[in-house]
Amino acid sequence: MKKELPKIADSEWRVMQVLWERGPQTANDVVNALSSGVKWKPRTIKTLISRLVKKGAIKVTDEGYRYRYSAAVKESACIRSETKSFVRRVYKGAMTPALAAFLEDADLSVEEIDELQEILDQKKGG
Amino acid sequence: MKKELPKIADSEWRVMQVLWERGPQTANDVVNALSSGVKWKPRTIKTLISRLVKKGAIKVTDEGYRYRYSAAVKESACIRSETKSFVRRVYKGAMTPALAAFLEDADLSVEEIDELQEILDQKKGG
DNA sequence: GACAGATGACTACATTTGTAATATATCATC
DNA sequence: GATGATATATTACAAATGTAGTCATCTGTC
Repeated sequence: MKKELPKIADSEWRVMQVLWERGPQTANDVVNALSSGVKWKPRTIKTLISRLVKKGAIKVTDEGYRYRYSAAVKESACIRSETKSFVRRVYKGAMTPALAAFLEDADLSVEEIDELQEILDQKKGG
Repeated sequence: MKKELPKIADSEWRVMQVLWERGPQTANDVVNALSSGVKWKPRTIKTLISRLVKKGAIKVTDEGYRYRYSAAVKESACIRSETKSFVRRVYKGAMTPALAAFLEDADLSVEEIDELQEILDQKKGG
């Protein structure tokens, strides 16, 4: 019984990330959280919030004279879904070539490489 | 002096992939190449081609009574650009966490893991 | 309890995308 | 050179997206 994930557009991701990182927030909190990163008018951010509410990605709690917003979908699920759609589009769904290309193209430090190899080792072990 | 890559939409990727894989094609060739994979009307595919031409992603050669279309942008560049935008959106630009999540989430065979480790080894070596 | 300021609701509007249909130009054939 | 088949060009149209503005309402303050 898995829920259908609403499709989250580019700009909307920014808003969701605020909620995932900081938990329930008022509209104004979100605006403040984003103010340093984007050049949107507060109105624009309110609009994005409304759309996400309508899509079911955000749920609202009535606090009397205003709302508090919180994520209604899990970050990990959204990431997985976006990733799958990205791999489908760009690599025709072929995960391993996608990974290989990612790895080859990435600019990684030795530490980062070790970390990734660790992950691979564990996958092999398990 | 790097060229600006046009933004290639989801459906348009399918068309570009045909041209990247098969080289210059007539509109009809593209339609045929896609016929097994998608349920679009030929008209729809022609529209996608036109849009890609207008965007500068495809160039046309006049063959007298029809055109032959070929990719005007390199596949590798488009993949890189899409990847970067994906990582920016979903992982806020943090490549290593993106890779780690990819790897952890992927369902890989031992052979595939070996292949990826090979790549990592070489990166470390180089 | 009238008013300024905060908040949310509704409305706006151009662009892009998905998905095509109609109209026009051209070629190949009789 | 008229006709049917092809190919391209032009047009359509709704939904999603980016980016806001205006209107109505609630709230706390004097």
